[in-house]
Amino acid sequence: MQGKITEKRWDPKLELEIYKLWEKEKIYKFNPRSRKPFFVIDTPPPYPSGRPWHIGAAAHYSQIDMIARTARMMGYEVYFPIGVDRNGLPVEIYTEKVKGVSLRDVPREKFLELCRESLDELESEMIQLMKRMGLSGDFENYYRTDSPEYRSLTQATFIELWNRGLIYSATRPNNYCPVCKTTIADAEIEYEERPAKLVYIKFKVKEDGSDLIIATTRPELLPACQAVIVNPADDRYKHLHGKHAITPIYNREIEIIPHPAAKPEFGTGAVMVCSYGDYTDVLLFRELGLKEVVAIDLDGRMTEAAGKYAGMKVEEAREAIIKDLQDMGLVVKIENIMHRTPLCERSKTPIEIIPMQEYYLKQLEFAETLKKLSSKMKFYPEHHRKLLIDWIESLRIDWPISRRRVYGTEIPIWYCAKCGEPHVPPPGKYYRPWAEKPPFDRCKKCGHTEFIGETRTFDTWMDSSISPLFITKYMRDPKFFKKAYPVAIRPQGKDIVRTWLYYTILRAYQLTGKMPFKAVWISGTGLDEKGEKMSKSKGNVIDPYPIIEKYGADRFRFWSAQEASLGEDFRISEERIASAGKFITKLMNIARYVSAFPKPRRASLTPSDKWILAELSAAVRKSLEGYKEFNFFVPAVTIRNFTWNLFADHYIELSKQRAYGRGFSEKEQRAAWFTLHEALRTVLLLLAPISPFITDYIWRKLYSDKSIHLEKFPKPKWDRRYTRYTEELTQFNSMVWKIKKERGLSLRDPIDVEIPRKLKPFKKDLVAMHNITRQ
RNA sequence: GGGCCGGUAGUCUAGAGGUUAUGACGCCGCCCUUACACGGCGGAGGUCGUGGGUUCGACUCCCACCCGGCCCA
Repeated sequence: MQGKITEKRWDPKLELEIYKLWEKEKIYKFNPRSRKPFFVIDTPPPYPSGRPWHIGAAAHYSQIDMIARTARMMGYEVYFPIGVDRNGLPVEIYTEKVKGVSLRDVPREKFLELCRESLDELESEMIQLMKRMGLSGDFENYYRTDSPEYRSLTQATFIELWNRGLIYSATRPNNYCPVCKTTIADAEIEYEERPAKLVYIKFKVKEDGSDLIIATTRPELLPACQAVIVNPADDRYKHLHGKHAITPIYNREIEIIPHPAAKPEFGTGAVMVCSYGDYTDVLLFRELGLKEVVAIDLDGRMTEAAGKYAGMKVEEAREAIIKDLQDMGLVVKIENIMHRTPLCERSKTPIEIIPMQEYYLKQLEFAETLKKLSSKMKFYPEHHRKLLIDWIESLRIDWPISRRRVYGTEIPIWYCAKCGEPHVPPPGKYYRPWAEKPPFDRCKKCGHTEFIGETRTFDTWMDSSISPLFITKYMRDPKFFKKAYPVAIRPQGKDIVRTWLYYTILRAYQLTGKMPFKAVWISGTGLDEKGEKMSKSKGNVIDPYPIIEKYGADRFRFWSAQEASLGEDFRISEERIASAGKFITKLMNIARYVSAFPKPRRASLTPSDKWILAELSAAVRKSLEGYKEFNFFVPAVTIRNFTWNLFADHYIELSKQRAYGRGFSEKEQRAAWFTLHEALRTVLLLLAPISPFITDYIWRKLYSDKSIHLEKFPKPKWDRRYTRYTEELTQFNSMVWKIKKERGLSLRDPIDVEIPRKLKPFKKDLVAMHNITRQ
């Protein structure tokens, strides 16, 4: 422990050795029998979506690790599970691409196996990176959302909700992606401005035979057109209210209805309402009680309802119908416009709204309760609470939970082959109805003995939304569950508030009657240098691996903490990571200097010592305030400012002659030594959650044979009144440096200046520091 | 169209009714002063988005608008 620091730089390779040490010593091991209070982190299980793993995610997980380390240093028994989300569509697409197969051409079992292989490869890269970043999580028992244990819990929770009547099957207009061949939730839709043709079509008014021009981007939906709406205040159409229009080609009679949804300035101000062009159509059909016509099928082709266009793809039908209308002289004009098009988040295909049979989980009736109960959860930062509240308030339909995909948790239902009655098995096992025999002998309704297994899977949020239940061993270990649930904190990005956060509180409430967490921690989004969101399609994704190799996890983590306040978006650029990382070098050299001196147990302090310790205590207090809110920006900036701008620049220089014993008593020298070590020690402890490697390295060299990560946070134990000298002291130093500069003197040269009266207590150090001749 | 966040030096950021607006990167100059040149010291650089208002006083509060981003319809 009388070690000396010899390195001038922090070598990222040291991090590998330190990590091995951590693994060997098992310093982060969770002890379920601990007497300390639990602190359970509902770590987001990342989806292994292929390299490069988003550098923003790397920063995000670094910060989640800081939460775990903060809680440990606050004295909690921290359970920091690591999980991997493996269900869902992306791996199917990835597998089809990488393995060169098509979901529809290989047997389901085979395809699932290929998906599993892909996931295993991607997952191991991701786990490796998480370890490289210094995450102190439980890697020995990491969980997978596609494991039989996890999936059986998803199914068990579904079965419970089913038995309680919270699940229903209904035909509803659904967001449907014809390419992915699945319904998708509102949350999975993204919008993009795309070019579209706005076609002005002549309808006839039945009552007076006049023309009514309607502008639409979806002329192929003419067969499903059930009304025309005009704005009630639009004078052009007031005489048509309640009259009828005749649709071209199909010659159907539909009502002209005044409705505020029609915007007078769009097109001609008269809008056709079809099942279903967009979300407004859905609302209007519901509101006006219109009869739905299914014009598009699940392959994205026109149905029989479209007459001669049946069988055509949507785009073909659109072109064909435009041409026919033109031939009939019914097209007035065509404008090229940009149209905000709803797209499938995965395939970027325009979605269709198609009525389909799906399972729903009731959520609307819980909205008010959820809003109320969520007020009991703490939000870091508080203002992001609004993201959740806004989402809850905007809910309009129940949650469609069935998906026509294969790599997901199977919906555990068998249908009677004769009467179609659905049968749900008892909870507790992992069921695969498409592949397995049902656990029933005969239909409870008609007594038939043959069953057909459900082939669909759940929306993956059905799995992800029970993560806090899974990690606390819900339904599996009641004793542990009681102690661990609700969990202490849910850390996550703000981009998935409306999905992961919302669905989790919904499910947790339905199953346990409680909010699943005491606190929610919401971080901002990592953007590229230009402030744009990173995405693979834009090609602006930065691979974190080479960055971390080059600069080390500690520099990367320190950068991440000091780049932006909690909840704010942050831009990611290598240049800024490099420059922020310089602090790590600075710290190394400060430790190198301080390590040259012995560590006295106690000392009788001089005013200079008392001054820097006062500033140290102020920094401790400020940092702890930040840590209490899990806002690592605060300690990072505070520690940096103290350590570099006060301790190194001013105190070390002020005390240097004394520390070397030149012109000072042994007592004064020892006071300098004591103070140097006290400050360094404290800074290391304060920085440990943010940069865990270098702090542990220096700590073990200088202060202990045990890890710094077994320590608690320091307390602000020094009298803070001496901070009143800071301003004057630093300004005086600056002034002397400036004068010497102006006179072309070296900093060592003697100078004749007067020390301000207020700084008299520091006189001896100041004289030695600046070589001041006036006495 | 709605909501949220932001607009402070070339870039990024802190701050918040009251004298000369914080720090970092970059830039310029001097300095290899035995912890550190991934450093030290000094310096240049700003109509604090625009326009109104409140006030003795606004970068800070209010209103409107503009721009950017994210989310939603």
